[in-house]
Amino acid sequence: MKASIFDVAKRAGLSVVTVSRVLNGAGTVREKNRQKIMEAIKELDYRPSAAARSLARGKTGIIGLILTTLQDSFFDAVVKEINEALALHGYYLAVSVTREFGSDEAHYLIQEDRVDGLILLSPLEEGRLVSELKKRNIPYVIIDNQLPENTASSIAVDNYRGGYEAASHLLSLGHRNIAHLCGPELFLSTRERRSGFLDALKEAGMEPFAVEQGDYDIEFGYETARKWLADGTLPTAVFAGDDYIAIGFMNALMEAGVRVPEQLSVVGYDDQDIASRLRPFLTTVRQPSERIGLAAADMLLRKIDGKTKRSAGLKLKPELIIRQSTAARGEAN
Amino acid sequence: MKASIFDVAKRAGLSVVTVSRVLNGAGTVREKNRQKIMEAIKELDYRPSAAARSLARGKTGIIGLILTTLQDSFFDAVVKEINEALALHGYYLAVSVTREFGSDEAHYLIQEDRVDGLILLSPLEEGRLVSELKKRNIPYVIIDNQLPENTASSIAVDNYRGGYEAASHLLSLGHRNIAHLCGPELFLSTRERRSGFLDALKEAGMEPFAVEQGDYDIEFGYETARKWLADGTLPTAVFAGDDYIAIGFMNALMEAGVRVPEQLSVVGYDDQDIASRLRPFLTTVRQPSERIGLAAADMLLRKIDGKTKRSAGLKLKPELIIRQSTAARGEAN
DNA sequence: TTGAAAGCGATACCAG
DNA sequence: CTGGTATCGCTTTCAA
Repeated sequence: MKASIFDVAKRAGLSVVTVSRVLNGAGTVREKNRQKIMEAIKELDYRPSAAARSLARGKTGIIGLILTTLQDSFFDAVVKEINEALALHGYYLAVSVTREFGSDEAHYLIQEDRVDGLILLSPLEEGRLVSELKKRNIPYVIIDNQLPENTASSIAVDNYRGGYEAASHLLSLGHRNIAHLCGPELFLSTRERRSGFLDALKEAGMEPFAVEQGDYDIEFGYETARKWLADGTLPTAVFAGDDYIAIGFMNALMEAGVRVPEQLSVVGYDDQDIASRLRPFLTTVRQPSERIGLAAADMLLRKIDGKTKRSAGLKLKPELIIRQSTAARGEAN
Repeated sequence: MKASIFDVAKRAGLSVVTVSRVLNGAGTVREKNRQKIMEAIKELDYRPSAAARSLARGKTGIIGLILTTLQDSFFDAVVKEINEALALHGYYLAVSVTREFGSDEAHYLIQEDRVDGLILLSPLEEGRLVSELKKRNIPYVIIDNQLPENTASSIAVDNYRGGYEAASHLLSLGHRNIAHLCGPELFLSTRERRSGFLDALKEAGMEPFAVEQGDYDIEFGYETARKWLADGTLPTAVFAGDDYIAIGFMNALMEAGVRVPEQLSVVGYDDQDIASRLRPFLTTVRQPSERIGLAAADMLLRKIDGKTKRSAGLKLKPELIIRQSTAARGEAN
């Protein structure tokens, strides 16, 4: 039988109340008694029951985090950051991998009040879940919201700016034939990055070489490159909607013997781990995972404490990381 | 104020006991009353409290899963499989990302009985955690155990066989100068894969071209290739300890203009997502993620139900996936 | 079939 | 500083 707080109290010759006080670090306990209780706890190998505590306190000490995939280095970094930030405040993180949020069934984390708050990490379709959370009055924060109306409780990265900077970088290197490979229209990030890109070109009085649309994956980049290669007409620079598209694009070029960045410059987006490990190391736009994680944890904690008046969403600046895949336009092209 | 079971009972004009019965699907409730209660539940938007339930029942309905990184497509597949398998039995999965298991502090999931069971996915150092689990009598299953003594409650893939098959494949293609790039000695998988590789060669009466050791990453593969390239002496085939090493190796070859598989064949291990997306598509050894996930869930559930006599560990067969990176030894080499 | 009452293991308020 | 007691919300006997 597992030891309960009563066993500890009995063994220490004190009341459960006092034991509870020690457990919760209340200062109002005579040191001598504290010692006795600590000893009893150790001897019985006692651990308080999370369920009982939650019931009595009305909170669980757990923050839920919902994400859609476990193969993303950006997620990895953000989650680790959040983990630490929350631990500092006595909260633990429970991650749940879910792609779809079933018809009218809510997610189990919110279903039965298993968490004190929720973080949605780049949700695919946040609409239903968010309305459920609002209805149940569960504090939440969205990282990278897709719906504009959810900006108020979200941490986002300025995708417009990211696209703008990527283009500016290429422009400043002297490129005049720049293409953009964007992701699915469905994503807010796709549209914003593209706008930024296009605006930068427009300001420079330039038309894009092309703007192609496809999935955020290697295949799209690869196929597009193959197509252009077959046509025999390449841009001198490409801004890919994300690193995978960029990698696929470069993969095709390498295969065909076209050299990056000598003959063609490539910029990616996200700074996935692999982007800085595969040659040529990719120039890319990084989302500040540390700051995002920290901000998300902070914002959520504030919401939980109810200290927030009208919380405003946060928009962070991305950072252009210049590596090997971009270079000044050569005379050749 | 949130509705409790009492509110539902009152509203339905029945007792909490009956409500509880309906909640738990007991058949012994008059259909008419069932209806009434269901209605009351809907009207009040009532949800049972997980904490209260856990406390009363003595179990949480949650299975914990501990892993070390969120950037691994194999983990992703396994976790999704486990998720589904557990859901079928009414359990939910709470994932925790943890690299180290603090000194004498146990992990929060087991600390306060927050879970009914635990799955350790490719733990880095399982020793301390396992002894803690045993002591607390918490059912657990390890996927890919590192310590031989933990095999009894683990699901593992036959790494020896994987190494053996990779080598056999290369051998059957006529290669005679085969190298192996293995991971850190620390990992059981490293040692097993290498043994399998070496045994296959020995049986064929052959010596390896070389056996190099490094980290499981792109850099190691890349650097090794560069070294050999500089020396001007390459094997005709390479068996890499994992896909990243393979990718790094091929990356260097591509850069140097050495063609895979025409001039050199490469076999990876794990079948990471990217292995089948980057050209040339990698021949690799796949771990059966579906079967692993299913088996892990099954084994754990059995342990929880206490139906297990002396559970024996499970060892699954890996599968060689032949793609584009391997080909018969050309006359040239 | 149904319900009254006794836990489950903590916390919180109020006395002393 | 310490402890009695009610309470959190649900499940589980045990009678009726």
